[in-house]
Amino acid sequence: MSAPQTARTEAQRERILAAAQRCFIRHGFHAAGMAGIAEAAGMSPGLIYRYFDSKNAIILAIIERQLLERRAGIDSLPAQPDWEQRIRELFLGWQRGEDTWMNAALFLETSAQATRDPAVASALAAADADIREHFLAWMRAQAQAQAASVDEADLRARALALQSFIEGLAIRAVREPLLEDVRVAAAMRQLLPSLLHFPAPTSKP
Amino acid sequence: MSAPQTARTEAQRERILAAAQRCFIRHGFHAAGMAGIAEAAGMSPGLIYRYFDSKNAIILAIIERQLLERRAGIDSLPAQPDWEQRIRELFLGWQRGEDTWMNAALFLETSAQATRDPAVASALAAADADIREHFLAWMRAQAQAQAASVDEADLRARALALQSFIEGLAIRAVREPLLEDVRVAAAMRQLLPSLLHFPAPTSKP
Amino acid sequence: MSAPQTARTEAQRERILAAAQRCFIRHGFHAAGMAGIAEAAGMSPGLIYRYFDSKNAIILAIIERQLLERRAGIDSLPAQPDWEQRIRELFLGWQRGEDTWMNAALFLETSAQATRDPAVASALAAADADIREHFLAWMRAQAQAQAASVDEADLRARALALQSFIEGLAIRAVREPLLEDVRVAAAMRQLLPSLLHFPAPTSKP
Amino acid sequence: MSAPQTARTEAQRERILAAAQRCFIRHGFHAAGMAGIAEAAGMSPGLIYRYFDSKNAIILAIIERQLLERRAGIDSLPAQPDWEQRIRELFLGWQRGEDTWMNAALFLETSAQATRDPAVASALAAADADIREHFLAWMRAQAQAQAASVDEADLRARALALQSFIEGLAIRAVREPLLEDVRVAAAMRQLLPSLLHFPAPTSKP
DNA sequence: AATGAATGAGCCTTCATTCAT
DNA sequence: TATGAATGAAGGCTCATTCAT
Repeated sequence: MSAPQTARTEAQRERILAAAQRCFIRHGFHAAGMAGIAEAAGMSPGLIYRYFDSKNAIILAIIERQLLERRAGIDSLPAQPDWEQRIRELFLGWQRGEDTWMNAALFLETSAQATRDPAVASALAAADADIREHFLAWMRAQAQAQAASVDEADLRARALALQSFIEGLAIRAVREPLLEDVRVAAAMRQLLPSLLHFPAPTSKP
Repeated sequence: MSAPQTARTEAQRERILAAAQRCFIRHGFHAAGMAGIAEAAGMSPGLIYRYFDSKNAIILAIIERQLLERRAGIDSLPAQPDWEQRIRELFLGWQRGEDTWMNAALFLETSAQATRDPAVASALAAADADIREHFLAWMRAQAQAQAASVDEADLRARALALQSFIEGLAIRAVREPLLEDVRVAAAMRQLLPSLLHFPAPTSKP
Repeated sequence: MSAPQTARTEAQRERILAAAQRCFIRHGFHAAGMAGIAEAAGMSPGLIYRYFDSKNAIILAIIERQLLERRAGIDSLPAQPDWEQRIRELFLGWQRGEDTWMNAALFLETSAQATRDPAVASALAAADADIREHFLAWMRAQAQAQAASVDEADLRARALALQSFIEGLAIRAVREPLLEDVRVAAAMRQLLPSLLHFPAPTSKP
Repeated sequence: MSAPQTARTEAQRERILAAAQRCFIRHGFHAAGMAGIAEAAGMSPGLIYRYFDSKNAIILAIIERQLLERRAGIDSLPAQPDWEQRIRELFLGWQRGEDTWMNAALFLETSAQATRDPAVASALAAADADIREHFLAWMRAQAQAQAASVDEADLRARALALQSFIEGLAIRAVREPLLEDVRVAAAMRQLLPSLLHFPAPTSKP
């Protein structure tokens, strides 16, 4: 980065990131050009380079940004939501390309990018580890709400399973835009009970 | 396609597809150049165009190829495999970038491409629908092996859930190359029992 | 066109067109490469595309440009020129490849291009129709200067005949670079009198 | 040339030239590819190179071929044709792209090529000189048929004038495909009388 | 004599990045 | 700080020509 950290600077960076994210979602990393991003951000292409070293740096920054949003999204999860309804809405948003706390296309785009760019790879690994910790905290709260015994290893397994399932749905949303959400709901009903219900504390000595 | 369907022609196409697949996995669709693919295939760039109309046509062909491989992979699933071991190996292969019946990077790459190229999108949608039918057939066989009642809607829900979970693992493999497979195994143990165990036929008249 | 219509923009376009015209005359549309044109214009290849959408667009623009020049050339024809001398000079200019209001090589190049590119074809048809109107106006003035009766159909026939003859000379200039201009002059003396002399108004009632 | 001059050889060359001419007329020198020519000739691309050294050599050969055809066309001119009708038909044929003794598009194409390729240029110059001699002979016959005095210089001037006019019409045919032939006829009536009518021998002492 | 697969140089065009203003 | 004109290195693709069979 080449600009001092004034408030103005931060606002400009934010403008660029928001514009870039929109462009990346619509066209993908490669097809989105700096010119288009600049226009979407309402500034000149040259100016972007005052706030970011390269197009790649923007991608990295967006990944970080996504991390914050996802973390906030998880932290705001209520204790006992109507899970089925919630995930259905999320899935529908993905299919429509909406920019919720996790945009499906952007998620795949960044994931694919990780296989090539080591910087992206490590950024993603760090972000995902962070996310899972927050997710874990939420699950722990769930377990405690059920007055269940909290086995850390068990919690982690459930968290990973649930995360994989939801991310798998992101792929489905992209690859099968016509998949009906009732079928997703049916699939969830197969999985969620066993993942979100914790056994009562046994009287194991 | 512009060449007659001789055996030679088919061999050349295959050589090109294999080379392209390697390049796409390593660098992604965009970053992989025709020159690189040609070199990897041991031929000149111009020759490729005798067998494929464009770089894009190669991508489409690879998607079809993947479909066949995935279908074969599913059809060859044994009736009662050691599921835990099987998925662990699959996951490890993905992390290593191995080219099993589904390469994780290529899977993400094609998925991401679908958000931009309508031709890719419809090819993927068709392929995935096809795959799920085969997957469904396998699950039906599982249920029958357990002498369970076979409710089609229930089967479809289980199939979609299992597919989403496994594809979610593909993302994990790419984004967390250091994720230990024992944790994946633990996650599976949370899910598989409820997905692969079918209730005994109730004595409903 | 992709750039605003500032004076600078227009100057750049002009620079490109002039360079392209030189290259096209020397090498033909196909053999003239964008790299050569860029070099001749003193700029980088990429910059040309800020001012023209494609190589083809440059050709179209040159045709329009030629139209303006030809029109100006005709409009500036004096009422009673020394025709013989004038056409001799024109012909000599063509043989030398000079860029008068009509360069012979470019004229043939554009004409040949019309047989392939429909856009060029219609541009040329429109330009030629426009040109003939101006030419016609000039002939009408000639007739009136001779106090002759003005029959429109007759005027048009003379204009077409004269135009064909002159354009035929352009071909001769290209195909017979050693043809002596005195022979051209002799040929003209066979034609011009009957074309440029209008009969006195008959006392037809 | 690389093949012995057997009858077979000559037949093959002719097949190639005929095919090439058709392709060149339809697409122009550049756009017509060797593959297309080979297909039109019913042979493989490689075989063409047994009979011609290069694509350029084919162009040269076609020019020579055209020379022969044009010469034959002129030599077969009847002594007192219905000139108006004859040229109208010629013009219509050009507009339709028909391959008479002079195809308009091919004529322009070769002419344009002459400005770049010296070999083409000299071939054309030689051909045109040859043609004019034949044309001259025909005019001389015309004059004698009218029992007119035959002034060589005068004949040459008339021949050049007529040639330029007709070739100018070839350009018109290409550039104005919608030009009505009645207007061409009217233009001819302005020119031909003065060119084809020879004064009776004056009793110059 | 004949094939058509193979070559590879070169073309038009794009776009991340720089720089004069 | 901001502009947007300018750069130049690739990239996908074509096609005349060659060569093994």
